Amino acid sequence: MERAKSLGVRKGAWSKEEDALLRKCVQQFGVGRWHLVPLRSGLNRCRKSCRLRWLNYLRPDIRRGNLTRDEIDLLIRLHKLLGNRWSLIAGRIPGRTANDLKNFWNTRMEKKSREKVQPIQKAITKTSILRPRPRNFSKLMVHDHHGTRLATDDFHQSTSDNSTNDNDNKLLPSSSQGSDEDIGWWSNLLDASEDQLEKDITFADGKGEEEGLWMGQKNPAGLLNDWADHAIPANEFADDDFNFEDDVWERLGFGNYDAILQY
DNA sequence: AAATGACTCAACCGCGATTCG
DNA sequence: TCGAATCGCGGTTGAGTCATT
Repeated sequence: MERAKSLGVRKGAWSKEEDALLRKCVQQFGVGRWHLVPLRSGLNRCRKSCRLRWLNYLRPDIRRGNLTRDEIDLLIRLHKLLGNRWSLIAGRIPGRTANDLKNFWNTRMEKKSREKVQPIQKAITKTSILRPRPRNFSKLMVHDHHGTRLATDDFHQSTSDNSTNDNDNKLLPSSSQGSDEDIGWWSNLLDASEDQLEKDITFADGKGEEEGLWMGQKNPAGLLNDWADHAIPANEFADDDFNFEDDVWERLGFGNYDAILQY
């Protein structure tokens, strides 16, 4: 349907005049309601093309140029955690677009990965590819007014009984859709760093958990965003000596940095 | 200098999710 | 509740550029 509608609209590279029209339109009407943008701006472009051009190129907060080492470090870690969820990853790397990060990964990083894996001829089977996927929490997951998780206690009890303290278990989501096991996997992933975070994070207002950093939110994407916000304090970014390998990744308990790079 | 291959990145496409009437 | 419209995402493509022969 959208394809039919796009017949007759201009495609391909954007001209400076088109950029100017789009920029002016966004300045006047704001971001969003993309279906109205072609009409408002006078552009002979589909709304998808307009949106993409704005998000990936015209947005004023976009940073151009090569990724810094810190950005690459962060990208590797976020990709390990989130998989190919580029929009989520981009949300954690200021100024970089999902498209840029995706392009970077698909060219530089995939190439490096191939070069490292090739000599070993690592066999990758379908079942060995693990990709975390944020999903909605079940309605069974109930939080009280303090944000304390209630309905998943049974799960935690059973898993702690069988626990072998094996970190790998924390990194293995179930393949089934929407199961309690999956919910438990996300809970475990987040819980893994909770204790350390409570030590590391100083809330501006000193309220700690009551702010709902971990327990008060039901949306996994929101939890992950909060996690990334607080797990990597901005003041550490500003420190020239700050080093992910030594200072953050290991103490968050998400595995060995070198192993991740070698993967 | 020309041909060819490799690489980069902007843009397109299809589809699932969400919103709206 | 349902279907249409819209949004937003990830995978993919292809034009332009650079490096090599």
